[in-house]
Amino acid sequence: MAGKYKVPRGTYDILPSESYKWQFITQKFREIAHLFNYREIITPIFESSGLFERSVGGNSDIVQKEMYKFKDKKGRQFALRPEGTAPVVRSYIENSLQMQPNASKLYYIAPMFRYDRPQKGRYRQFYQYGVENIGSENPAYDAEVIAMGYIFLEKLGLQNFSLEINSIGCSNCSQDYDKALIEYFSQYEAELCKDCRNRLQKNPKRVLDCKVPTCRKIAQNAPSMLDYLDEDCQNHFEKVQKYLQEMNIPFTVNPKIVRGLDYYTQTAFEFLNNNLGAQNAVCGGGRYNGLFQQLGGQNTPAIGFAGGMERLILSMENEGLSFGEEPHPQAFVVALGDEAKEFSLSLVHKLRNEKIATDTSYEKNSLKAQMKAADKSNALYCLILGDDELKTDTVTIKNMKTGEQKQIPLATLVQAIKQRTLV
RNA sequence: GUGGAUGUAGUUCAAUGGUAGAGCACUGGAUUGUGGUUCCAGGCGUUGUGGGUUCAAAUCCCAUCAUCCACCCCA
Repeated sequence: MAGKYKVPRGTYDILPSESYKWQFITQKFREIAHLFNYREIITPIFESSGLFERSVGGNSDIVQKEMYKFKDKKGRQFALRPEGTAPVVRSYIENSLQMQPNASKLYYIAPMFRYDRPQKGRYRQFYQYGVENIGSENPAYDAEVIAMGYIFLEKLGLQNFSLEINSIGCSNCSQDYDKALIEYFSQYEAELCKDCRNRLQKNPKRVLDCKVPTCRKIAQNAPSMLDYLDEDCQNHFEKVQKYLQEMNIPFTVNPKIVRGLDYYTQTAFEFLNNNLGAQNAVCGGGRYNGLFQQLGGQNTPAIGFAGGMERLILSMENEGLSFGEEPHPQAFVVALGDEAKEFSLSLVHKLRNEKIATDTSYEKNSLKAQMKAADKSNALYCLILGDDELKTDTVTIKNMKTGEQKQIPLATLVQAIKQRTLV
């Protein structure tokens, strides 16, 4: 039965058969976040467009082509948030969180919106989990944030992922480096692809990760960012690496990592999974020391990361990992005859009050149909109520896995289920 | 935004211009109170949508929408 309406392009429904996976992952993420003493922040789904134009960067693809913008009835210009960091920073500044205790470590799990062409692992509404560590430029926090991402993926059981890190320097080193890149690539301008010739002036670092073979070849001998770091940035980057080594977190330095959002400085990193096709970044982040000032706040260094739920789930499915058990009732009540049916209503209610997850079918009458329903519900126990049981104030309890069953006094039912469930 | 592939039942797929079908799933049943196995029965699907060609279109053509893949971008 095809209905009249369909989900908007690039969006999708998370159906009951999938939603428990979401719950499993978000619960794990919260656990890890709390383990590191991060606390949740929840910001609105839309913000003033200017927030993103100023933070993500007016020239970035995200702002230029991918933002869902709209005006409200008073003509105010808003955008559905395309990413999570800028809103957190906005909120931090607006609420003077630097004055509040325990507000420097924040996490979120929230939908983001980008008007991209949909593809595997790429959607127009997608979910990100992320953290922000605000207020310090100590490289220990860089290492801590990276460690958090690493432990999260590891705890989920992922095997096939790698960590790549880089330092893109502060604005000083970055300018020098851009100059050097332009100088280098200009020699080969004629051989570069059309896109890269364009990138060369606007954002020369982008040429480094072009996939066209000839550009790739030229990029191989391009000057490395690492040679252009000033002393501070170099020290910082070395410490990050040292701390990661001390925590036994494996990584490779990839000087070609470029971040698409303008606000990044110094440390940049990505967790990659090779089974995802073109959309292989499971999680990415970096330091953004300049962002607070750009948004009108005090000079406040910070570092964070964000990861995509959809890609994480794809990776886990690829590796055949468990998402925990699907929720199911503990007990399913089967009632035979009108009298028992009526009685089952209060029995079910009583069990639920006792925190025993219980279901029944008021619709089905035959024992067989009800047993089938009990089976499908994946309930641990089936509770059978018939004439015999009603007469003697008992109930037959059946273990659906082993097939064992026993007739017990109604008065002892709750206790019996609780004891058995614990085993 | 660019290029390519694909759209048939809930789902996976058949049907190459001549009556739309199968496996799985789903629902019911196989005499007196027992599920998972087995057997039987149950589908009026605008063949994504809209046009066109033809005596005749799921099938050929055009458009449109959607999905997938790649570019791009990034989570």
